[in-house]
Amino acid sequence: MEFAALAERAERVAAHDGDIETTLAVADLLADAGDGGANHGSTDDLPVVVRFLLGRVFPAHDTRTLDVGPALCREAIARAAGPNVDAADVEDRLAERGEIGAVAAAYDFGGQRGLAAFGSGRDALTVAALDEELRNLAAASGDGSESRKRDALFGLFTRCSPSEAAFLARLVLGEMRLGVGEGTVRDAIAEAFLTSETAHDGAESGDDDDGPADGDGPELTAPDDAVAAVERALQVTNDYGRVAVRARDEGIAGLREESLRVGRPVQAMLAQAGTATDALDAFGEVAVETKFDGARVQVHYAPHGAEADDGVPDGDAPGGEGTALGPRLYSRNMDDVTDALPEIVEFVADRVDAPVILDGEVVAVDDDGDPLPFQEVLRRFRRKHDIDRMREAVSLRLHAFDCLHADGDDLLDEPLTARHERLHEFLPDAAADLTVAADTDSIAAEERAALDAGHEGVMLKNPDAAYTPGDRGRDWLKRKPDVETLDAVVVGAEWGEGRRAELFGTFLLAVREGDESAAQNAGNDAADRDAGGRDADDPAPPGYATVGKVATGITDETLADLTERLEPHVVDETGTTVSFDPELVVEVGYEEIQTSPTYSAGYALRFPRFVGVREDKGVDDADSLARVRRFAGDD
DNA sequence: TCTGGCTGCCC
DNA sequence: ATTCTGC
DNA sequence: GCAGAATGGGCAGCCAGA
Repeated sequence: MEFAALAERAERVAAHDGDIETTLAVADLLADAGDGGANHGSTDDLPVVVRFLLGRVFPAHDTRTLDVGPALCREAIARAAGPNVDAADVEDRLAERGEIGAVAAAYDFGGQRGLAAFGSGRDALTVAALDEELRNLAAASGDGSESRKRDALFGLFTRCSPSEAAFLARLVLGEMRLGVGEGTVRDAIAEAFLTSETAHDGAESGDDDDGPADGDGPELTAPDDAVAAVERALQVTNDYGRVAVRARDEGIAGLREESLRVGRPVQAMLAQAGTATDALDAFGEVAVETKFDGARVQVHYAPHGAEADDGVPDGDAPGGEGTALGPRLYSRNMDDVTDALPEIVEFVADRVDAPVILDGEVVAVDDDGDPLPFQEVLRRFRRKHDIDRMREAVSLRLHAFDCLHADGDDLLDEPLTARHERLHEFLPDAAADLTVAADTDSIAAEERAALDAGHEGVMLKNPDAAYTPGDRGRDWLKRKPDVETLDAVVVGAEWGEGRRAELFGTFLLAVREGDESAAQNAGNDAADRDAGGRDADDPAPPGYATVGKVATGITDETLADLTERLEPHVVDETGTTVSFDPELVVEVGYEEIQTSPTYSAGYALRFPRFVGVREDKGVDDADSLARVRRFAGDD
């Protein structure tokens, strides 16, 4: 498949509104991409197209990364755009247009305009060639690798038509902005390959109660069990490309051969926010657990070799007897984090004596076993160097709360209470307490106990619910204390992207500093010597200390209003960043105040969200650094 | 050899 | 992570 | 209610350049 064709079809997909139309357009595209390989006898483009649509070059479980971010991308675009363009020009345009793809498309790269779009350009890119180039790029490391990446990306942009350039820029940054996410692709795979017309396996249970056909619009025709088969295969493989191919080539039956395997991480089950009342109303009885402030881990362990997956033939393993596998630990996004957490590995290996897949949370604890701030976990979690030294400095502990596989039994479809019993059977030392409660008072008591012990809150789970990987459903609710609030002064902003292209997307916040103590902010030659008038190190005006930014919690309407109100107060503008004279006070909600190496206050808000403008407050009434310090518990 | 910028990935 | 928005 | 988009702070790893 020509890359130009993919880029143009993607544009058309993005133009659709309506889930069904979008899904159908994606399904068409997948069907065509799947054809290409057969017809042209070339490589199979389907898995690549699927991943590209989701803004990925590698599947989620793959450890490889491009290591190309906005900065490198801007430089490559600037070089491809010619000698008169530099990265700063690109950034200025980004501030205007608000989206890197549009910026890339607006430049004229090497006079390829139009040619490649019709596939007649001599060195027109194919999807397969682009994929390979990007894989090569990802493999670069060591001295000079950064400039080799820049060169490679520059070369690619040089060969791009406008729509290709837009696609490429978004792809390397992983932000396709097509309105196509995992759910859409899942439905589209079923629609493309598993409808009654397209399905390969005739043995399909024909539930065609699906076609009422009373609407006048287009409809999806894939049967529910086809969508379910795609979904389950995705949950256990985490590879959209592989699942698409399997759906096309082997149909529903092929998808159903994909199942749990010890050593292959599963998507984590996620939770929504909710209250005790929500939980009681929905579940009747509620399973209450502590919500730990740590990092999610999935433990895979096959001490003597895993059993063959129950009855399902494993295509590529001959004997059925799996090989032994030492404990492996995976993060929520299925990164392998085993090496960073040796004490967890030892802990599991010492106690478990059967193949298992466990779900849990790793937390940092002090000498008394009390929980430490999340930042301490971060110092350990993905570390590669000085692991032994840091092991001395920060102790980690595993709290396991679920069991997906135990000694040959897949437990995904078992109720939570049954899974928890198996968990307890295999790892009693680390199994998190699970209390069943039937009224708000006992839930409140659990919550108080968890908070008093220094934890984040409680999880409220449906005791009868299955484990649904990747699902952020209503069977697991998380309950945290109500947000605290700070009245901060807006001292800066950044122009937004995408749908916020014309608006400020982020606001820089500060508190009053001075009077009491100005230990932090020493001399700062306001003028510095930079003719451009840039701020020096600290973007806060005299008398203020920055404490973070807010960007969420703002409706589009309020955002437009804020932009209008603040724009006249801009005193400095650099790229996408502006600063203001202190003028406006906003109320900002947050979860916690944490120490910060980034902001001049020395503190920052965790999970900041906009609550409202304090019309009643002038800047002199805004909260002070002393108050922040008090709230942080650092008196 | 140190530091700063960038990137990816935890929440 | 949180939040808003369109379907 | 869901999926998608647009955004937050902080840490380690890695590379480039002083």
